[in-house]
Amino acid sequence: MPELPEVETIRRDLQRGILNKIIKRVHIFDSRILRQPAKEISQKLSGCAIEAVVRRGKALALELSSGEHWIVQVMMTGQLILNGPRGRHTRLALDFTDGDCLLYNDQRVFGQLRVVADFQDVPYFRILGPEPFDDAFNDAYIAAYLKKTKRPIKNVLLDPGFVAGIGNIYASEILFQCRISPKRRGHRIKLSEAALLHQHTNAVLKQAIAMRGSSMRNYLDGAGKKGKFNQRLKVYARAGKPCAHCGSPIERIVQAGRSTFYCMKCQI
DNA sequence: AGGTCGACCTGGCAGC
DNA sequence: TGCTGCCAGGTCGACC
Repeated sequence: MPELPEVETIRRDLQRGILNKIIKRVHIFDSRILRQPAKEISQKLSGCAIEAVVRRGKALALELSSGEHWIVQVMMTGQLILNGPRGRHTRLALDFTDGDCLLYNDQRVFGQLRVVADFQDVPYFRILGPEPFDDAFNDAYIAAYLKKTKRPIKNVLLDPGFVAGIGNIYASEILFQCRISPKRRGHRIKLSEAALLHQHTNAVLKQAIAMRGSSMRNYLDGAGKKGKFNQRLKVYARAGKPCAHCGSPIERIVQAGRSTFYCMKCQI
């Protein structure tokens, strides 16, 4: 999916674009993305106004005037686009009373949509760790968490229970900025390095949000446009290309079934 | 109990 | 051209 910076960009676009609009009609083209019966979702959305758009980790919650939350997890290939052209990957569309239309597109159909009264009804929220920009995500928390695990640090960064919102792209980028090898085990991370992880997690994510995210293949923002942070990526998807720091080739390895990119010389 | 591995899907691309 | 295999930003349940 889009990771935190991409989802945050979509959130900001929607917050500007659909606030206070009233849902007139719901069109469901593919119910595989729904975690509730189509009829129930339609009924719960129809007639509601969108009162706020909030983000938690990589999930969006659209606050409805009924008091319920429309939870959208876009996963790898989901897109929420206002007034875009309908395509063969459009799985759902909302007509607003003012004539605007919100599309949910999803090539791989991994996305999950549901309307809930309580955030705890969403499995993802039940296990979710602190937001990277929250006070709860601090040097002491990071150090204490890492101390009790032997998993490679890359896998820990990807774990939503440790911190919300970091995915495969930013995990590699953050570790490069910290000069820490993705293979280093959690309990081998020093206190000073926990502080570095904290600092660079915030810095990398903030910069990516400022550039409206990274578009590798499928990600588009709420207006259907690509993000610009790809140009700033130092290691992700750069196997064989020179390290920006020392010039030696960037390596690609596989950890927990996912690609990791890093510089063997700079990251120890 | 901590940690890893498929499954869930579609489509683009490289190689033959 | 057309086939095969690999790869892709996430999450979750099954299994070791």
